[in-house]
Amino acid sequence: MPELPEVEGVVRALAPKAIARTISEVSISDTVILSKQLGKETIVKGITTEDFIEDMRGMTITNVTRRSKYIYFDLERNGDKFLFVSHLGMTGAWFVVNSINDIVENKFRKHVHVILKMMDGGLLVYSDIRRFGEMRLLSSEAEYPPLLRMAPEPFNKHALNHFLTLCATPKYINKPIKAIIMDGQIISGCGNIYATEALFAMGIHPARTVKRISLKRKEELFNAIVRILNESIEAGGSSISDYRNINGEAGSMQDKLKMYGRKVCVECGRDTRSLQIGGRTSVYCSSCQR
DNA sequence: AGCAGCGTCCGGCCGC
DNA sequence: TGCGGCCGGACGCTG
Repeated sequence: MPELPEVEGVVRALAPKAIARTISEVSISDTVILSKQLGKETIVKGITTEDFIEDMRGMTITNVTRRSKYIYFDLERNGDKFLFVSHLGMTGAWFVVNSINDIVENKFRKHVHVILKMMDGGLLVYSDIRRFGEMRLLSSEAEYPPLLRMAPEPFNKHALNHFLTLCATPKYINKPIKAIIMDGQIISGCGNIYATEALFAMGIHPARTVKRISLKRKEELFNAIVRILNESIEAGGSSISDYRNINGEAGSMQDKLKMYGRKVCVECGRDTRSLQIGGRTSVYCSSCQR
């Protein structure tokens, strides 16, 4: 389940291996081609598979960066600039290999959906077990407005103020804090794992509404989120479910998680509880979090 | 107009 | 062991 730290790990590993290489051919799995023929928007969004294959050909990757949970590939061809955006969904993964057989794990090798063949013969391979990921070839961010609506990066100096300002608006003031943290327009890149951890670290119940948290506590909560995201980046992310970085490696943050996925509270030993907030399962300790 | 709730993309896994 | 139901990022649509 890649969130900001996991995507950061992918980008750091992918960038040096992808920058300055040029795409010669693109291939798409029969599964995706069939789904697209049935009118579905499977992985390759907003474009036909034929156009995608044609339009990606000859593109040189000039940069690879992260924005929220999206990977941004800056592309250039004949002096024209494009933006290729990849979101890993639940189970997406990129591999830099010379052959599909170099992908060691069966489940990833079995679900390869997009192959970018480079001029030098190497491959950038996108695999996605559950096909919840998405990729878009754009002329710029503005071509896909949701990208413009994303909150600032949590590490940006404006991010705290953005969070506090939106928390005070009528639209959000009565919402549960966990739904707020996981809303990408309020805080970027924080999904269920890190929202759960930050709330546990702060002793805040996930269903507590924003208006019942003081300004000081909200600021402390934001700082806790940033601290936990940074801690996870340093640990190489959490390898829960099917996350792997570009080298097929797992991170170690999952060993440091104190609440997510736990049946018993590490602080007080009581059984953890869970409830649905914004349609997502939220685990918490009813004694340590109020 | 604005928003809550649901549908869409799916395979894996759980429990019966 | 077979199989129905649940899970989940994030957008778009509906009522």
